[in-house]
Amino acid sequence: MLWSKVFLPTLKDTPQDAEVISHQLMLRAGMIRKVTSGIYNWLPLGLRVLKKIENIVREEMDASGAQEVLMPMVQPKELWEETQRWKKMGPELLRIQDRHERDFCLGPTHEEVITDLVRNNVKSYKELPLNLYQIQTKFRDEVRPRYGVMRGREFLMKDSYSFNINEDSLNESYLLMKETYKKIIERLGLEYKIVKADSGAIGGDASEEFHVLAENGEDTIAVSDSSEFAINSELLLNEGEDINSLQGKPSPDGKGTIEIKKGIEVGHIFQLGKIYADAMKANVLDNEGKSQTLYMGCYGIGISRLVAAAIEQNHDEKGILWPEAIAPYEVNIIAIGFDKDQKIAKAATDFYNELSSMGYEVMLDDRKDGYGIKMKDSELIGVPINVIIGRQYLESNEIELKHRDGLSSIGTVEDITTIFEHYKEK
RNA sequence: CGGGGUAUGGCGCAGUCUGGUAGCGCACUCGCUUUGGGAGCGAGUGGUCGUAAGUUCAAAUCUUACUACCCCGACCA
Repeated sequence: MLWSKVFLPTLKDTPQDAEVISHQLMLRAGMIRKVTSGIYNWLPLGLRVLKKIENIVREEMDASGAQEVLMPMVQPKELWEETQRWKKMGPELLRIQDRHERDFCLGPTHEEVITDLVRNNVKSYKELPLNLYQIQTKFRDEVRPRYGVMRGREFLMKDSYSFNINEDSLNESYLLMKETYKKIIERLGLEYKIVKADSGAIGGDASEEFHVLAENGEDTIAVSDSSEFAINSELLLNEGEDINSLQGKPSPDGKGTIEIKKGIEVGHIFQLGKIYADAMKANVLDNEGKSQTLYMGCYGIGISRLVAAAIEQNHDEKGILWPEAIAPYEVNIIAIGFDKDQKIAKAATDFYNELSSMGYEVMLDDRKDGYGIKMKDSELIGVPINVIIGRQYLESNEIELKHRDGLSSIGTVEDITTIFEHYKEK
């Protein structure tokens, strides 16, 4: 992609209404623009990252045996009355009417719709377990949207729902999702903790949250420095303890000591049990021909929130430091004097074509600006590897390979090409 | 919904107290010179000063109402 052709409006100044670093950087890097409070446009650069995360989630969900569906955003009031949630939900449920004055809502979650789908189409235990997921825009009319896409009103989420014949099967589905979520966040390249959580308003039994660790996280969690143990402060506070008093104490699981960390909740898995299936009469026949209420689990990952969380965890004073798996581009070629020197332009274009044919996602900065602007922009948007082609190429045929984290090396085009070949082999 | 704050060109801001008809930096357009860390000179484009009403000879500025947005809190993936 040529930089001069991409719709990539970067900003030198930090917009005044952005408080947290991920929001500031997403605006400055031209990833998003606000439409209204808590609702954003995704620009090409931001969308690339969003899609990369979405695809990793999709691949791992598919690998787990879950199947993708797509449910409607607009949902009829009748379904929500079956579970009493039309009343319970309050103003966070955005309600609308059609031309016939029938009531609908914009889906903040999809338990009702999916349970309706399954009760109408699944009749036997032989069709279970079943795990259906979708990647879709949700709408929750938050009391106070904030921090950009971290807590938007409209956001992209992967939600899935498992249907099981009994508790053991539900537990298996739950554990499979837990493993799947670990794989997903590890592939994204993010540091995280799994936290025992209050199952809250959705109700049900077991529930765990996946937190990406970041200084600006909204949640305070107590984690062990040498095991998986982690717990949300909300749970401790219920028991009358102050979370900060735990710092440095031995972990309850006997491994290591407790550290207090800030986390961003990016995933949440629940064992719902029978509550929704009971309310909506979702039954199947078991192997004795008796009608059984379904057990359900639900599993959410905030895709758009992950974009912000990744930035909160990976940035420096210059801009974003994308983990390789979700960087919008892998390589940026900075051609100094592209418009004035044909040798530079040719070398840069040839190199661009070479890397592209090797399978790299590459950007070529062909703008008329100087090194400073190009480098600052590249560092801002966080491309992991830069290749600089400039005066040095004219003088000694050498170009520079510069990593976003600072390491750099200089060599001929052939040398650098070889390095890229090695990267691809890994 | 309680508390606090902001609203002037795409972004960042000054001007408001003390009313006189809008300005600075960056960005953008054109020309020339530049090009290894956000270049220089020259010439330009762009704003009903959030909205409405009021006071006044005159309102970005004073008054009133409203709206939007941001932050803290309660709530939540």
